[in-house]
Amino acid sequence: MNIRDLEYLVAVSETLHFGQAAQRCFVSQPTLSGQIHKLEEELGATLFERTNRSVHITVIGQKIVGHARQILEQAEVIRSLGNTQNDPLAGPLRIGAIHTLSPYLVPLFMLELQQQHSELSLELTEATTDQLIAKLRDHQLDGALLATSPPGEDLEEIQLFKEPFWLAHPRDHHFYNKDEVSLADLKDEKVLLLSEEHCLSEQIISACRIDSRDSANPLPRLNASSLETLVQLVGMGLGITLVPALSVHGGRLATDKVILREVSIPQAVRQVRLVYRHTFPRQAALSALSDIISCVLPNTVQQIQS
Amino acid sequence: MNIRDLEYLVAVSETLHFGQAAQRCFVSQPTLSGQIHKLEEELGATLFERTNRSVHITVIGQKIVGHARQILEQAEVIRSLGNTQNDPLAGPLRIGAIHTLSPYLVPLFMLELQQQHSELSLELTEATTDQLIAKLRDHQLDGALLATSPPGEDLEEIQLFKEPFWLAHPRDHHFYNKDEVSLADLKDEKVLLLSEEHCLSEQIISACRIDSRDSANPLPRLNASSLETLVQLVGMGLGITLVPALSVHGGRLATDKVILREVSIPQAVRQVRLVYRHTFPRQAALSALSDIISCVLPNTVQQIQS
DNA sequence: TATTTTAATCGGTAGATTCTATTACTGAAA
DNA sequence: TTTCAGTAATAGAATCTACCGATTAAAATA
Repeated sequence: MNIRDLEYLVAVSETLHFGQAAQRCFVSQPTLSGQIHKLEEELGATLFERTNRSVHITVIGQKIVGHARQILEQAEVIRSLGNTQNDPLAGPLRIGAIHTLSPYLVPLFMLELQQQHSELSLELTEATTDQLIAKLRDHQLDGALLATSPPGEDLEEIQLFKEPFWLAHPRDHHFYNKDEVSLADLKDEKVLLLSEEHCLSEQIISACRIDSRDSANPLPRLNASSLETLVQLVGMGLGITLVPALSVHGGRLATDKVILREVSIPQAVRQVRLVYRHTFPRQAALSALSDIISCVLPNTVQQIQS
Repeated sequence: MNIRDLEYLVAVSETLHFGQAAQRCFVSQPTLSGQIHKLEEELGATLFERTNRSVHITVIGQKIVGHARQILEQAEVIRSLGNTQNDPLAGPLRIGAIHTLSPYLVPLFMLELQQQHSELSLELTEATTDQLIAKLRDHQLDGALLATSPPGEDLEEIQLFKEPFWLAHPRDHHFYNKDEVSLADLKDEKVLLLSEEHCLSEQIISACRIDSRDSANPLPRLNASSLETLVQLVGMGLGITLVPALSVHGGRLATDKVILREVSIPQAVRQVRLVYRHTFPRQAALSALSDIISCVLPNTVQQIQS
């Protein structure tokens, strides 16, 4: 039994004429005749009672036609699902982002994404890099906004932008009087960091080291899981810290007691990218997402030229 | 798109393993792999996201699987309709019978038929021979109980039995004193007949004629459409008549004023048969019907030896 | 009787399906 | 590190299927 055969069956049942049915199905009359015969033999039932001059459908044939119609209908649905909804820009897209990026980057592109691709429904997850990569591999996520290079050959990435770190120090700190702060100036400062599951911490550590043997003086880790908390601590005079540029842009970190400013440290920067499985079939959706992100970025970050 | 391909699709979606799915479908793994590929190409959509080690279904794949399941379900229904309900002894069977036969024959076999073939539901029609033949040819009927030979090559018949005509005369008629009534005795009698659309009339006419040139004395036609009425008229002394044996058997014609008796006229008999289109596919049902009729016949009619 | 109409049949071909054998790759074990 | 087992993809060959054109058979029509 074939879907095509069922089309023949339905066509004959409607025309009661093999020649016309064949025309409707764009095959020759002998083909259709033969296929109906084959179908009857396979089912072990006579579907049409026919002479050389007339065709009538049998009771059982009529019943089968009913089910055949349902099959043809479903097949049509499948084909249209394949042809139209095959649009990679339609349907749910599950994206994750690290904690130090999500609250500052997502609001920038969310509105624009909805407007440009209303069929695409973003499902957001916020977690650490390790968790996001695990979810990616487990197909719980389709893409992840990370600041570290994806491990393994199964993951690929789209480079999005370079995000410099900005300096956060108390208003009454002696940096207040310096026009520029360089790497050397940080040498004797107490730099506060997020807890260690945050990749931001490692990135700041490597950015602040002049050379790799400079690990004698470990920076103090905090259990603060958000930059907001960290900056509050800076405001209380517990030390200084570095925060990603986008977090400053939103204005959410601003307090009276803390100065947020650029620094003259070239390596104080992180690379933000969109990571995905190389087998993910809807990469067009990810491209669209990265395009929109590029468009909405403020100039406090460095665009990747494309 | 093929029903078989959809089976493959559903199997892979459930096992998430090409090898196991292939086993379940009784094909080799490369076959299944290739067909899934073909299906994906035809639909223009990736159904499974797979590496050498793992298989995951895509969002659109999941949707399509839902419709595919419905198709497989319907296909299964069609197959079972073909295999089980293909039983010719199941389903509606549309049978017609002439007026002078239906009320006396049908009650004899109806109960037995229901008991032996409970799946067979008889739909009865009562009409004249011409009407029944027209309905047969128009596929409004599957079989007809007639007393005349079917015209044309498209119709075939199963001989059922020979039904003698019985004599009906008034109780105070001079036949009452005769032990036997023969053809010659009818010569001067007034024989009442049903209206001309009833084949019984012609049969009685030809039975009562000694030779074909005896048409000078036409028998009186009545508009009575039932034997009951006719016999009432006999009871009123308007004449005599001949009625088929089965109509006597039921006792429905019996009145005080009328004698119903056999006659010694060999040709006063009609052949009853079941007529059907030679293309009708459920002839087994008709055979079953004729078998049952044979079993329930009273000995007032002459069985066809089978 | 000749013509037209219609479904069935026949022989041949292109394409689809399936198989076996093999490859390429991965993760685990030695 | 090498080896082994497991998995999906690929290649090539054999077989099966769907299809067509030409023809046939039978019936209706002129």
